[in-house]
Amino acid sequence: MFALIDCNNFYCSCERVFQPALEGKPLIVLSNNDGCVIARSNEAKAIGVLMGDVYFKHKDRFRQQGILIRSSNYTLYGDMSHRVMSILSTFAPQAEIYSIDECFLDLSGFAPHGLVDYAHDICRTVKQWTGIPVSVGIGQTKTLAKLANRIAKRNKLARGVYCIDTAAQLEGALQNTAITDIWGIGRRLGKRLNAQGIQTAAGFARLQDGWIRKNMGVTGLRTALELRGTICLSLDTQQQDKQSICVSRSFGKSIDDYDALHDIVSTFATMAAAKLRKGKMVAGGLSVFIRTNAFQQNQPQYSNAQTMGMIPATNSTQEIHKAAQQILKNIYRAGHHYKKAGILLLDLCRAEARPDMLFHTENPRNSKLIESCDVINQKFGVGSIQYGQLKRPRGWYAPQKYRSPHYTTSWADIPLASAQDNFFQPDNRRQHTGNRQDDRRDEGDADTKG
DNA sequence: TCTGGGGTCCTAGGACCC
DNA sequence: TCTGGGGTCCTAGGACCC
Repeated sequence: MFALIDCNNFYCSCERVFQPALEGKPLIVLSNNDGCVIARSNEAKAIGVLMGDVYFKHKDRFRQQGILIRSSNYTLYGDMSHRVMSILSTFAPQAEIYSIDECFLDLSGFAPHGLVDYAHDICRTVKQWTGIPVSVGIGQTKTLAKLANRIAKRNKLARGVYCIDTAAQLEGALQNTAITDIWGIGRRLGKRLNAQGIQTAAGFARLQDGWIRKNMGVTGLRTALELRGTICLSLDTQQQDKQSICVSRSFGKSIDDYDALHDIVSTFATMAAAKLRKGKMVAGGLSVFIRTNAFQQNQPQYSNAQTMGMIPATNSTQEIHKAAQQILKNIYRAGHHYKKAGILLLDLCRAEARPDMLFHTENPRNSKLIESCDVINQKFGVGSIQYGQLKRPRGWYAPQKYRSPHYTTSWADIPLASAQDNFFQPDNRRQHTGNRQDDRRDEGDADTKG
């Protein structure tokens, strides 16, 4: 059996841990630039806030409905995720961290009749030790565990835990799950299946293998088999090395001139290179893209990208920076209002596995220099030391107006507890300072894949 | 005025190899 | 005159996930 543990409304729950006053109230968390809704508390879901709702369009309604707002604080969420995952991994010999808020456990070998109690124990422990509420779904395959987790969340009687155990439970679960609520079947395939008259997971699981293979590929067939109880997806316990690294942002306002874009792409290159070195990797290629605002259809649209190989593979900020600027020069066209840019590092491999070059010797002073910069930035904050040619771009990044403090990762933000308090009080000495150094820390970590 | 960011896997088709 | 079989690599696009 597999268990899937999923943190309930994770980003909202992280905010609530340190501000208990948010408990029981409708709360939403917004994406970068305070653009869209990316997390909702149950109360917010109940009054009709949808995932992806555009904030500026619904602002007034949200205010009227008394919905509380937070900007996303990935530094906090990443750290809380780490805490939750390390607790979960003590509950089974094998665990797979699937995303920032989800974890699969391998429960094979556990006594079947004790699984539900065990799952309740998991919920209690995580809640007590971190403050984060979680739900547990249990099934014979990962896909069924996912499905069980949905039931655990929705069904009040389940109290956060559901185990698909008997044939009758399986049939019931499949009957009551809409086709697009199956893990691995998205909007497109769902629509196509609906057109075939298939509405539920039960209907999908009964389809002929040949038809599924032909119309949905091997991934579709795997999903069907998993729903029938055949394991096709095993637990992925090793964190796989990344294949690519991406840093991209939409701008708070559009940008026309080359110099501003130059500085932004430089910043992205620096951030991407730092991520690369953090993972002890090198990149064999990189790609830069720029695009105008696709929502402004009355404006001329332009979008372009270009890829460049890097030989030998590198993780040097200088070299990545230089290549990125070359590409930007190639793809930039004057006269457009740019709204988004990004850099992708490709063909990654572990630094120690980098192929040697016959006619290339690394200058050891370079790597020492980069290493020293990384140490300084780690100690004093990102951007404390940087290349002289790298101007800090200003004004392109819309402020996150409602961001909570970095409660768990910044000394200045650690909550104070006093004898009079019943619970943690957030330290209000430093809310949003507008301090560039502090704000900057946020720009680095937008990883949602943990 | 304002509309997120970061990933993975699979497939088909072209180009090429022996 | 006609003409086999087996393979790799690359890329773009589509689909999915959180």
